[in-house]
Amino acid sequence: MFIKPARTRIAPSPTGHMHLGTARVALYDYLLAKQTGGQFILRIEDTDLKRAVVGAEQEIMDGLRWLGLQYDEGPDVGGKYGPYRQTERREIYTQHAKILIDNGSAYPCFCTPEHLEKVKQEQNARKENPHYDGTCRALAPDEAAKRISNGEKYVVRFKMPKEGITIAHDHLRGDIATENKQLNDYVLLKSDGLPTYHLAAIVDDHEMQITHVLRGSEWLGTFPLHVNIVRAFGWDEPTWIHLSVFLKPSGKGKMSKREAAAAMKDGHSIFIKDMQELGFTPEGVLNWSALMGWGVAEDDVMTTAQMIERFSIDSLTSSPAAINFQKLDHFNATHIRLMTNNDLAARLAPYYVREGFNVDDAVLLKIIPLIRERLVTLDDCISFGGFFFKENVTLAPEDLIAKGLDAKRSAEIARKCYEILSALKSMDHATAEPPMRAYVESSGFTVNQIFGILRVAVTGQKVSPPLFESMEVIGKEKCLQRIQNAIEILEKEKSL
RNA sequence: GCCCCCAUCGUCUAGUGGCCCAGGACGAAGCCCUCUCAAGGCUUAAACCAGGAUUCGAAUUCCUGUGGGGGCACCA
Repeated sequence: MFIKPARTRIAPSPTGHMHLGTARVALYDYLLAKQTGGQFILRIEDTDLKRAVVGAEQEIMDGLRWLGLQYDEGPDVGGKYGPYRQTERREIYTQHAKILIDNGSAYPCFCTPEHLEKVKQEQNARKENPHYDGTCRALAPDEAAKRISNGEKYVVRFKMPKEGITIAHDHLRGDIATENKQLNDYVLLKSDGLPTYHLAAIVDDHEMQITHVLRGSEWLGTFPLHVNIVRAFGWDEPTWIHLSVFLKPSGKGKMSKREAAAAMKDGHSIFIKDMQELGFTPEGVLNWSALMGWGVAEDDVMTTAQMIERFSIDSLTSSPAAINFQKLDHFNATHIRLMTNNDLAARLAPYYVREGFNVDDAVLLKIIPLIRERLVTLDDCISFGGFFFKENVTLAPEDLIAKGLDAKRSAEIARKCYEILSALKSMDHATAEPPMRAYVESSGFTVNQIFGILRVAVTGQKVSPPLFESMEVIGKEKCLQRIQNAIEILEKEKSL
């Protein structure tokens, strides 16, 4: 069966941090393009000069690359439909605005912001729906042309039909009928000469031959407008797909600054850059976000390749989805367990470096099997395996005293451990574990008591990877040194 | 206020008139394994918003209500 290659686009505006919503639309765009042998495009919608944030564009490109969603065309990679930054496409929009004016679908408007504000307040006072009052809609073309040549400032507005209904077709929701009188004469071209989203996105999607427009459902309100603009140009419509929005974890409303801060405190975030720093993997983030809005019956752990294979715009869902960070943890941990040792090692190393550890590659490779199934995020490698790279560990006396025992008895146990281990030829777990087990048997103490003291002495923590495997990596000399240190601490504690 | 969208376990979802006393996943609970913590295995609890209509038969179709979400800018 021949499938027409899809051309899809992610069109973010560089006004802040790249967030989950953008990543998820980009993912679906990417999957659809790859699956059909088409292209995935990045277009920067930077027409709002006032809200522009320095560095935001770079963050988007970095985020997309980090996720592995490499675009085929974009500002920094080029492409034959460029430029891919809307501020560099001014003339295109001016020309298209003119086309609409000439064919009677749009008109210049000279109303001042003050006039507009006044109209709005009057309408509010009368409990009317706010809408443009149409002052300039009736202006004669030559009159308008004169005022323009006089240098008067103006915008271009779309001449929305006052009667009838517009039927817009969304791939997920079917036909959506809206009475035209509900719509406004929206501004297409601003007085600074730059287009609004309504003009820019429609023109670009056509010029760039986009076949499927995937965007957030916040665009549903102006969807009929967009359809009218496309028709005013006489163009074919792309397949429109309005994705559901994300709700905050409680399911009540959108994610706010407050919730974002709360999530961050909990080690989560809706910002891609944060996720990277918090130790989440692209695989985990992608798999997780893919499933919020895409109904997969079973076997929902997927790599990007598997997603490309299984993706279908028909199985996208249209209801809002509450963000569930616990599920992110799950997918992240699952994908960590799926990685090869070498891959995981390469990803963990930066986190150790960030903490100031000297990373010995041989040691790192050895500890991977010990810690991998304990990692939820990559940076958990610090808490689970930081001690492997330390010269000395700092011990809390209270941690060294085993449950049900006092400092004196604990010190005795530590001394006995030292005695047994120092007599061994190596610290291989196969060598060290049997004599220690034998000691436990004969001592009358429990496994937890004895191994617990040893664990804290050697690793400095109450929770660690398997004891003897860990000791093997640390080595005999360092282990004994640390146990000696523990004995001294317990002796001191005893005398208090 | 007006317009639009949505409605299955706590959450993400499967389900397109009989395969459904509703399946999977996260989370929760219990058991097993166990040197801590995990991982793993097994098990349990947990849902079709309400009311009408169509039909031999409805989670699935249609109305109404209710609830939730989104939008009403020279922002995207």
